[in-house]
Amino acid sequence: MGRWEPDARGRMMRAAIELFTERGYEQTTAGDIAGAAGVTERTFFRHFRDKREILFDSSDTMGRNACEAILAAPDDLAPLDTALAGMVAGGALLTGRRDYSRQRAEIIAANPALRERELLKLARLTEGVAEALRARGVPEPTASLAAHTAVSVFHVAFGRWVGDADAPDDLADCIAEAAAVLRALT
Amino acid sequence: MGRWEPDARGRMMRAAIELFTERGYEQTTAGDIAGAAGVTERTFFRHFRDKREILFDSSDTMGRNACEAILAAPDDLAPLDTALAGMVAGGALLTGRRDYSRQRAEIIAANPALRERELLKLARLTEGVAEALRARGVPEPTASLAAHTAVSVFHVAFGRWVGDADAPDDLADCIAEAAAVLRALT
DNA sequence: CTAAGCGATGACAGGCACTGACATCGCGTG
DNA sequence: CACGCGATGTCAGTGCCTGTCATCGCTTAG
Repeated sequence: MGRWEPDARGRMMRAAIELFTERGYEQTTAGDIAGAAGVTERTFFRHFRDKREILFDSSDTMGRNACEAILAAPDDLAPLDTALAGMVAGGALLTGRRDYSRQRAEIIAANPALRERELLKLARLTEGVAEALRARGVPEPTASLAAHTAVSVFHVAFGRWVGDADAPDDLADCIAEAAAVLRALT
Repeated sequence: MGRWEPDARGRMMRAAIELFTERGYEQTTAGDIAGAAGVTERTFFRHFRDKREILFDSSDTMGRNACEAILAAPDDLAPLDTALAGMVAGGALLTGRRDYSRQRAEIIAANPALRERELLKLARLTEGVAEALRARGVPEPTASLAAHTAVSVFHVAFGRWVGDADAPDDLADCIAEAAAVLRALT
């Protein structure tokens, strides 16, 4: 746990989850997390723009993965199916981390400021998906509409995956089920 | 502008818009706003939970008005129409304040933290609308779906109202136009 | 083998957002 | 007129976040 050990970022993220679970988000200072990871508070803020951001690293990588998958999808796939495929691809990086996701979701649900940040991340994800669809030639407003819909489906599916013990083990299955419910609405 | 003049809250809100427009949101401290309104920083935080909140007073009252209107709507009105009527009723308190709304929108658009707060307000509005619909007997998931749709329509219409010089002067007309576009999508 | 270069970190100072505790002011009420 | 009550002022303190500069450890050219 020395100062110059590698993976300071990973150590901080793990320490944060642990401390937030133990004493709560507001009762944990950025300095506490840094200390638990063997670095200083200054290093914390070099890796994360703000205290909340340490919980949303996976959101960013998921967004990147989703966009890549959308751009790489077959040309003849319908816009909504493309966007949903992006959600599945983005969700793949959570495979085998259901417990972690549950813990993280519990922390976020308990704090309004964190829910606010989650909304921002979802909005950014939506915008990224819409942009990727447009890059494939999907016109507006279809692109935005499909993006909104796909992200909503992901949101619902993810919520069930972490909160409902009866939900499928595979997040992709949860997404498929939510998408089926959506189509049944039409 | 003495300390014990009435309407300290209103004075602070007006001073905030002015200062934010002049030097920007981040370059204006809560103490600056309070000082311009003739009160102390402590009084600022007694009236507003945090610095951002001073820009979202109208969001809260709009939510209340919208819910009241939804609960008071005729029984035979369809869920989506009811929700949209709520949006029109909520938007009514902005009548004659288009310039103010424009100024406020510009401030929010220039600052990520403020856009984040706006997303939270929209999410809360959506939840409130959904709850009001449920209170009228609209079942899930229709209530949530109609709420999401209506708030999205409002969001788009409001954006046009403040950003597009060609948009109708009456926000209600903007909402009606956006709703028409939505129905054309189906 | 050594020294220079470079990215990551530490150390320190400081500003601003926000809070708790207590004193004070102005106003309505008995 | 005394009293209570709500709004405000005052002060001290914590935590988030940033700028600046020194330092560390690894890499690479010589």
